[in-house]
Amino acid sequence: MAYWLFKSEPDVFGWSHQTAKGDAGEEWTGVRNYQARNNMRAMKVGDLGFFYHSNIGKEIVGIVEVIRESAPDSTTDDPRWDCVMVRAVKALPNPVTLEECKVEPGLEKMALVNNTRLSVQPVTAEEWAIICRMGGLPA
DNA sequence: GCCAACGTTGGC
DNA sequence: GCCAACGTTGGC
Repeated sequence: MAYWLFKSEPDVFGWSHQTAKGDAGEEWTGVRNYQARNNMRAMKVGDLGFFYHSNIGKEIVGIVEVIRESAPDSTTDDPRWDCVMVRAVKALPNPVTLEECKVEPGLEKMALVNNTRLSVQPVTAEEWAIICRMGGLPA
């Protein structure tokens, strides 16, 4: 099982939108970047991901679960792009900010910190554990 | 609102 | 296949 991180602008589609979809989940549409798409194609049902708010908040606010593997993105006719479906699992009791990630030992290699433009990115098990702890979730 | 970083496009 | 121009993302 793998770990990921999804970025979204909260005023377009934020954590509250995701939780409103409940267990039915929602397609993670709109990715138009090969690296991000390739990451989605590597996802399996049951993989977990962090939900990050870019621009506003700049913090990891919750955890989502992949509930459908990559399939064509219904928001475009361009066959190059597809997307997974995710559902909200739980919110972080204490959202973890970008600022905290930047200074936390063990997180300096995260794409979140040094490749700010990648909107869907892999997270290592070590990074996952560190952020869960910072976010107030039991390990 | 600005700008740096980066990805993509298209001319050659 | 190279590279300049352009567009977009996202932190500040």
